[in-house]
Amino acid sequence: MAEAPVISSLQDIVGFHIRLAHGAVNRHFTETFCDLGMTQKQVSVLWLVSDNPGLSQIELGRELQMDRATTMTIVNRMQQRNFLRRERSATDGRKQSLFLTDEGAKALALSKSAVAQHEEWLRSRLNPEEIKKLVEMLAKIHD
Amino acid sequence: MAEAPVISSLQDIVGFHIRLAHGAVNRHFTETFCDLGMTQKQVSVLWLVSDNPGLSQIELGRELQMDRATTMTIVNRMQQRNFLRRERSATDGRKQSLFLTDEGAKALALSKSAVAQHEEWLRSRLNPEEIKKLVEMLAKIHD
DNA sequence: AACAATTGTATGCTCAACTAACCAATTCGC
DNA sequence: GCGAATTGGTTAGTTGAGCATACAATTGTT
Repeated sequence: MAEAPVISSLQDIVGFHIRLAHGAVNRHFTETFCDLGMTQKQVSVLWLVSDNPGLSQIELGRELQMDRATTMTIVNRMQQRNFLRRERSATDGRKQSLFLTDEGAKALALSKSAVAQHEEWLRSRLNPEEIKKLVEMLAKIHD
Repeated sequence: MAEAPVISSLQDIVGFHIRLAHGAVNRHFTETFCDLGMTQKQVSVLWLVSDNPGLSQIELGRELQMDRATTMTIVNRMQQRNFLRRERSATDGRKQSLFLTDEGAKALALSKSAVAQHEEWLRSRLNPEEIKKLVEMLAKIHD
């Protein structure tokens, strides 16, 4: 027996589609790269610290839109796995300066190639102009 | 002293922007409508059941892209709060048929006006054509 | 009738996000 | 310069969501 198609005005809600897309992206990432043992968020943290050595936790959190407590738990985990190193900032004694360890740099390199594959999957669903436009619109939403 | 701007090639990753946008939308939703005591996901469940009375959990999960276990926990919560009612399906004894209670219908009505306000905030950041295009692209990603 | 697949359920784990409270270092206002 | 306010980091506890696994009941297949 054919299923009755599920129809709902929920389809008109933009936020609904953002949530579904986020879920799909997350799922694809973890399914395909579960052996890495890294979440997208964790990769983002390493990535950002790599591009900005000495970054403080508060700046990291601002960039990734996490509060201090959330930032702590993620940085803690990355430190426990010996991917990140904390140092007291020389210029502001309240801040921590974050740096990648050698091991962290290796993990990031692996992660980046995983992300590249993942991005390819995502981008294959759209054409280049669409991608440009999509990023532009998403930026308007999260800025 | 001016902060060094945080620059990173992470900005070129589409998935990164999707995650940030999702976070922003989530944050705005919960900030503005915390008194409702409902998450977006929970609203989606009530909404979908309202538009499709007798929906089974598996169908609900498929539509919202959740597995059975996740669907369970959310339906359980909605049942505990007396928003949803479970019935054994007449046509298939394995399935549950889900229905809104009167209280659930009221909660949904309130939630819908909250979502409307939330959507207005989201949509105000884009123009109508952009919104159409955005939804179209997000659908390509999550389908 | 025997077997496989589907649906719901229960349990336990992980991750991420948030709050609240607290402390130390810094900056502000006077 | 000094006390007060702010900022950054830390800790602890709570919540929501997602996943894996195992199991029971029902249905479908052969």
